[in-house]
Amino acid sequence: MGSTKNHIHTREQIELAKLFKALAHPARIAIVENILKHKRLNATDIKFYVQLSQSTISEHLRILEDAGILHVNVEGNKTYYHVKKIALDQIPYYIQYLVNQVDEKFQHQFNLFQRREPYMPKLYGMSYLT
Amino acid sequence: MGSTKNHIHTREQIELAKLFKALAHPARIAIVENILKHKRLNATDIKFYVQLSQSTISEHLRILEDAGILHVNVEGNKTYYHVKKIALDQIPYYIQYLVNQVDEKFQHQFNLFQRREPYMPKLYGMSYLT
DNA sequence: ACTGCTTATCGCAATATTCCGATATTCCAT
DNA sequence: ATGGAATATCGGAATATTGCGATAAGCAGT
Repeated sequence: MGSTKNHIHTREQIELAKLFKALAHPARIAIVENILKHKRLNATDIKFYVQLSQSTISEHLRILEDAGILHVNVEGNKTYYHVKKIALDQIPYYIQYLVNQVDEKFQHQFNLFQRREPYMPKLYGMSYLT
Repeated sequence: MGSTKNHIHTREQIELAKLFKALAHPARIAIVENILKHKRLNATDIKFYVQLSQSTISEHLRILEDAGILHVNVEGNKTYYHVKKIALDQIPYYIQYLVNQVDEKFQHQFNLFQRREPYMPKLYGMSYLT
């Protein structure tokens, strides 16, 4: 037995881990960076910036899309990707929530950014769960 | 050949991926949450909150420590862990840097939190590189 | 219809991760 | 010294990830 024991964790922990996991590979970091820099790219463009085979790029793109980080737009021949900023924004909110829950008294020390929502960060697109 | 091709990526991409990877497991999310909630915990305490075997907990703790997320304090019999907030803080800074580089004109839209340092986020503890 | 370009998917090999029990090891208390 | 409690590490099995080439499928232009 060597597979992750998901049943002992909360839905939020599992979803969050999935979000982090999508960014837990240098190639996918590079892909997100390049798409953001150019606003939108198709897979062939990405292949130019990130030197991996077409099938490997395709797989990384699928993982990023599954995690809700990329939005896909098919235009004829090509498939354009752009980054859903709302998905990336969840991460700072969660980190803040995490750090704040330690000690509410010293909360002001951790006000690195302002809240848009009251307290508990809702995870965007928590739909599927394996 | 199925191993990650690190040589095609930048040092920052690799380090960042490593940081995300450390948080890319629900058990490690749970461990960090519990340590933060209680300020400090030893491995036996964590075993109570996160129902995994002693050796598995120990391995997860090692990964979090390697990533620079946990600080270790041996006190006699027990090993206490606490969370280095500076390591977690890097993540919002990087996300902001990433999102901002898209379009400097619309930078104000993404000012979810204030900067402490000028621009490029320096990764804390970028020492080892596999 | 044919050709070329773009992307998805399959099959597979190499490697990495996750988890556990068993076995040290180290410290504290008796 | 002996025993117990806490933790690290080893060995191994199950599973997951990473990467590639080959193949398939769709669209655009000729």
